[in-house]
Amino acid sequence: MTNKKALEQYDVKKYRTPDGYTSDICVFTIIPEKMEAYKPPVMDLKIMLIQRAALDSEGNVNIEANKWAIPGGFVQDDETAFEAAKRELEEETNISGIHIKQYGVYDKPGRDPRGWIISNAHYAIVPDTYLAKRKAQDDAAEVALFSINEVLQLDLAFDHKDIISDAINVISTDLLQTTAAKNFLPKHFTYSELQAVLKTVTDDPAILSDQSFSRKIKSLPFIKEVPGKTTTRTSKRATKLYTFIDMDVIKPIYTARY
Amino acid sequence: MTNKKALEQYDVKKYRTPDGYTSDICVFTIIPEKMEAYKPPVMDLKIMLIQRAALDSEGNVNIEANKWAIPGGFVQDDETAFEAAKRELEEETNISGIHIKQYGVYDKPGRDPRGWIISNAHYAIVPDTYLAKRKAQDDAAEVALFSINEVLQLDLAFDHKDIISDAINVISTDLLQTTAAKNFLPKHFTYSELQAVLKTVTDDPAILSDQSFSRKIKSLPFIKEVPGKTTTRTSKRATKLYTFIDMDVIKPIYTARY
DNA sequence: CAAATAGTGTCTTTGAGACAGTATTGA
DNA sequence: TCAATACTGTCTCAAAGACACTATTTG
Repeated sequence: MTNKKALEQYDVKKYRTPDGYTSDICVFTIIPEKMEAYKPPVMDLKIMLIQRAALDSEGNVNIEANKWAIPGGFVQDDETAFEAAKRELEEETNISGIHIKQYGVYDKPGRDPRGWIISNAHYAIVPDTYLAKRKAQDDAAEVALFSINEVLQLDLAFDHKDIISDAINVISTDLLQTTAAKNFLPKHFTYSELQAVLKTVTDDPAILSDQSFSRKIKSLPFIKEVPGKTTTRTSKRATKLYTFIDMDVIKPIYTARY
Repeated sequence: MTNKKALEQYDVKKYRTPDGYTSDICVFTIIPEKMEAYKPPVMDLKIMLIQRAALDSEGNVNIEANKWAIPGGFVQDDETAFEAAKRELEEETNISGIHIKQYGVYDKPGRDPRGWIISNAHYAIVPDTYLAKRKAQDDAAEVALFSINEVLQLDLAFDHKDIISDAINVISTDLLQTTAAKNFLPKHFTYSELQAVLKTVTDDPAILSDQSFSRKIKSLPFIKEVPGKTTTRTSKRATKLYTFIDMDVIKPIYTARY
């Protein structure tokens, strides 16, 4: 194989190389704003941030100390950034099968004062129950949930304002144009639960209207009714349950109604 | 500022760092399959690849020699990967304002035998006229256009098969769910020209049908008629011209008709 | 005038949206 | 019974899709 000879001659230090490669994760959760019995939920889309410590693990003054930041860390040379994100998130939450999506790279020179550090950004969707548990365990000051309306007002570390802003745009589009909403919902859900998730990112009247949406959900090719099963968690009256069918949905803007 | 003290204490070599950071670009163009006078175009979506040289610039045996590859190169430490992609592409084609979009990162350990090299992948949309010019200039063997149906059968360098495969999926979705098609078209275009672009990535009958599509285009909120202007480049009869209105279009899958 | 492209006229069917009404059940 | 949620009935209007037809121009 000719590659062998080429490798012997290749000088890996010919170019300046990055000083680091990190995997950062915008962790989103939807928490019920008011959770009363027999009430449809009112949801709020939240992002989890950590407050950077004043001192690092070796006792030195930490970079960007005390500011709010996206969780993340350096990628090891035996893993991908996606695997790093998954590993970190599963270690922290103790759950597997979390929905994670890579959505951007942040590599502007000077974005990190420590050097040429490239951040590979992901977003994750985590059920609210796990995050509530985590917040209880840790020091409450270190981890917090912020609503997507208020988070950009915070004093954020590095270029995390840009990273979070992009994450909010991407997840908003994904919730409306893909079946990503299923990751915020139990396997079987009512029309009003799905509606509550979508309401966090849209004002579309066809989604806001109860009657329209409860009719529409029956005709969507990627959602089917769960026959015979009902719940009373959102209403005194038993409510039908639905579930997502696993399929790719691409609806061209050129054939949709406006 | 506390960051100053933190920086003095920070050891940039604490982690193993990547051996390189490259910016790669899948260059797409749509060339008319048959271009006759007074005929609506039949388009074909193509990707431009380069054939890696047998020897590198210093006369050494090149890595992955003779295989087909995506154009790209190492990112310098004073630019972003996006800027690197833009710079390279504009240098090669001598045009500015090319549509470029970052869509993925490739960082699997071992993907490049030279070391830990992270590839930041973009796709670009280039008018066919410029690529035809470039192909004429250079040695014809080094640059070639491949249809998206045949390109994955080639012997491709590194993990470029994955990178190209993802690019094709992303551009297909973007053409249908965003107004990206405008980058393949002149500023003023006929309904059949837009239709020909979309036909390269979809079989939707509402787009394939001439009558349906010529009616539909009038009601799309992001396209408007150019009043008074017509062309005869696709037909003997003068044809109306349309243009894209610059706006974001998000059509939820939950409100579209199926 | 024949052929090819670009439309328009009109019909049927479907669905969206609005409004009103019914169903169910715990407090 | 009342209030709240989850629907269903029915009407109107707009649009999708199909089919036939017209319009325009070059060879």
